[in-house]
Amino acid sequence: MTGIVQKSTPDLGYKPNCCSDCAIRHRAVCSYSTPAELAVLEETKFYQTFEPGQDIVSEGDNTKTLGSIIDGVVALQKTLEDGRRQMVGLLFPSDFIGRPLRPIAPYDAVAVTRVQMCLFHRTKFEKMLAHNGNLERRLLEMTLDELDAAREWMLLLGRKTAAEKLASFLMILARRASALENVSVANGLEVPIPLTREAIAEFLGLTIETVSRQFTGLRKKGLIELSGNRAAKLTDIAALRILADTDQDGTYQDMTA
Amino acid sequence: MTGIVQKSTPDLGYKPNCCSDCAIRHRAVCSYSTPAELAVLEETKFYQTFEPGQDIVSEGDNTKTLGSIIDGVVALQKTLEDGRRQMVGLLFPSDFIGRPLRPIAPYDAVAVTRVQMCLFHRTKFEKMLAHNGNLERRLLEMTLDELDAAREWMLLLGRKTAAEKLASFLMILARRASALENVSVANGLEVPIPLTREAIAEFLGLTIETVSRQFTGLRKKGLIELSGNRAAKLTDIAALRILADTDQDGTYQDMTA
DNA sequence: TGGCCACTTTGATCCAGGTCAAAGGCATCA
DNA sequence: TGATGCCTTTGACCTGGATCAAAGTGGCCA
Repeated sequence: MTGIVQKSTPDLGYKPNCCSDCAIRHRAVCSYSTPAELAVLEETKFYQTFEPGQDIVSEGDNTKTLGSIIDGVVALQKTLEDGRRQMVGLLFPSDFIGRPLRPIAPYDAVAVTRVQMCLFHRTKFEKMLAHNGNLERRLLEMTLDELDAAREWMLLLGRKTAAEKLASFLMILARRASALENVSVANGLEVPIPLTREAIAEFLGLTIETVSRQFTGLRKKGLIELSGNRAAKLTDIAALRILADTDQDGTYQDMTA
Repeated sequence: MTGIVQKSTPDLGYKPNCCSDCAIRHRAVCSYSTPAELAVLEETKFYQTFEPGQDIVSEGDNTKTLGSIIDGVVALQKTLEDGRRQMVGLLFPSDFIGRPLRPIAPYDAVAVTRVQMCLFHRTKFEKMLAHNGNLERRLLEMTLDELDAAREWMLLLGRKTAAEKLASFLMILARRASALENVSVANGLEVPIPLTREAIAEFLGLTIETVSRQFTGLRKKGLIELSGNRAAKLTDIAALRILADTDQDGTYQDMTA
């Protein structure tokens, strides 16, 4: 539908029923909720799976649901009249999709991989927000993180060169991958790339050809090794970090929050 | 200090003492607060004035205060090692500056005009947030608005041409100006431009020369008339709107929230 | 009133990244 | 195992906006 999706993805085989078993329990919007509050959420939540390429919401939609990503990757993107498109958010498990308090979606949300969502009906969720300080507090925290990430991204879009953009992108993935495996970002780190070249281009505000050229550029300079085009091994993290010029000292979130 | 400020600005001559008299009372973070809650805020708030060019916070600062803009314009900006700079937020009266729950500032906040702030000590404010659902709710709402604005801005930075960027910028100012005066955006609207060419360039991810050329371009095409370089009269709103391609139908906020 | 200084405009040239075109790679399926 | 189709890479060329340089413009102060 949008061309940014991967061809195929393995089945998740994951169907939590109970919030306390949930893989994203400790990071999602519900992570501050007490057992009593969880019980209320549990009653109203429902699961839905989206195939790669499927729209989760479309720009202009009057959205009736919102919720958390349990598994998979979701891209938020905005489109100009003539088709130029820019990705404005890249969301991973535990991230929240939807805009409480305003039903009209200002962007498309598209499943990049197969995606499983934990959803709520908008009206019910808004009611819960109003009565549940822990839910609201966590949502505020997550929104502030996303705003910081968006601003980091704006610096990239406005001022970085193509090579710097790609290096920044790889560092973001690296930080994410190392966090998941609980290892530090070090030379030799193998980083899975969950996006096609087209999606990367839409992420970075470039064309697909430029992205491709920059990949080979980094490879020829010895900063990375490519394993197929769904993964990269980072062989010179120090150089990548300098290129990316992420003043990323760990004090704040990476661009994908 | 940063070169984006105006040379001089008139004195405000505005010093509210009591929250109920405050010019931003109905839109700021405190706008949902009850009289009893206001009384608590009133006790802890204090005012501070910043001169044009003065840093309100600097990237990396361990900020001890946060608060609302009562009067003036503030730019948030991020800087790369080699000095390239991108504006990532443009804030007006009633907007909130500061990141609750994380003291390290991820960007500079610079007074563009003379600015009057209503400030709180961070620790006190965070305590109030935790006990005051109305304060928290309004802050969440404002943060969601800013996030939407940031994403609109990302589309501009990533995909629009220089002419489109400037047209978008003018439409933003136009919407703001017309809202203030409570008139509709119509041909002939006189729009004050509170930023220097350099600040506009940092806003749009361009250079100052390109901004200047685009201004004369729009003028020669008859879309605007320039009155000095602190104001523009929009003579062909329809054309500007098409150029800007803001799918701005009033359903959601403009880029500066 | 004139000189200074900061901001802005304009001109000439350059180059990073876009565009257009063609040729790999690689998975799927008959 | 060969055909199909999608994704990716590479090449040749072009152009929008950056860069470098110089000439306006206007406010402020002596």
